[in-house]
Amino acid sequence: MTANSKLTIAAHALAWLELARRRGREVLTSEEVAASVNTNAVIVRRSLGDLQRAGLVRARRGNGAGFSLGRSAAEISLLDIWLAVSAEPLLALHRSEPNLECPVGRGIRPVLTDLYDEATNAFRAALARSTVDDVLERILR
Amino acid sequence: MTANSKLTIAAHALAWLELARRRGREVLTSEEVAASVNTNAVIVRRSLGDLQRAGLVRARRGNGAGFSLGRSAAEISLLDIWLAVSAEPLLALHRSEPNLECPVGRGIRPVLTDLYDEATNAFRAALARSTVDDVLERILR
DNA sequence: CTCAAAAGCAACCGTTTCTGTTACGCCGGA
DNA sequence: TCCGGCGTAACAGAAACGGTTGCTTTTGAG
Repeated sequence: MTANSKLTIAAHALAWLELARRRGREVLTSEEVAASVNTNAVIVRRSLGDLQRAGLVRARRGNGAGFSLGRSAAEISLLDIWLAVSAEPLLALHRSEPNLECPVGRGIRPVLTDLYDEATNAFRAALARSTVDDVLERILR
Repeated sequence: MTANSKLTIAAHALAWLELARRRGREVLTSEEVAASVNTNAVIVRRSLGDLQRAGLVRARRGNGAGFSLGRSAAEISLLDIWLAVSAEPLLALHRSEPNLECPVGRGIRPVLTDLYDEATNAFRAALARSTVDDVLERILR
């Protein structure tokens, strides 16, 4: 599996937006964000586009355009970001249906679905405990 | 990210091995396991090969060979399986180093590493709560 | 009204990972 | 010695991701 750095890119962008805001720059362009993350501006626009659809950032177009936070950095958790940028489940069931003539093949899927949900919920709960504000505070400390 | 079904395949194989054992068949070939999982025997051998390296199953070669559980099904947790088949981290940092001239770029990596570790540990702890025996019991109930 | 800056978006590419498949070497009990 | 079955290499197809280019759309500024 290709490990997923989408959360990293998005969290970095939001932390940078918040730091810029504290310094009096309410809006940053995708180029400016990309310079900090060290990636392409299109990658940033794609990522922030996901966040915009979730209401976490605002995008202004036209001349003098750019991105700004959609709500307070203390009200954006890592879980919010994760849900906005990564719809993929952490664990997948069988790619092709198991053999239904075998008791295990017949009954395993709902069981694993339940257990995978529990693990995923634990993962999400941990992400929900930190916000963009927390991340930035730990960076600056 | 391509969702990972390795845990599913391995857990299915182990549950099937345990059910067969209860029915008096201590050893199953990769073909027999593959028939239940509905995949190729090589996939099963690769998966059970990982589990063997972790001590979760035993593989016998030669005539009349096959796989059997390495220890009691109640002593094999989903976490054990996960660790054996999937060394990949759930979340990755930046692919290329962020801009170190930016305060965020300079400080974000250890912060995210910590937070990702917490989320991953929560995920693992949830997987540790269920065993192959639990899975099989829930299937048969 | 025009211009230009910047987001939005589509089409690629290269890389990686996963599943699947074939083929073959090697082991070991009968 | 035979031969069933594991171990493993090689390869193919699909999917996802990061990256890149180029074009369209929006919109404030002059």
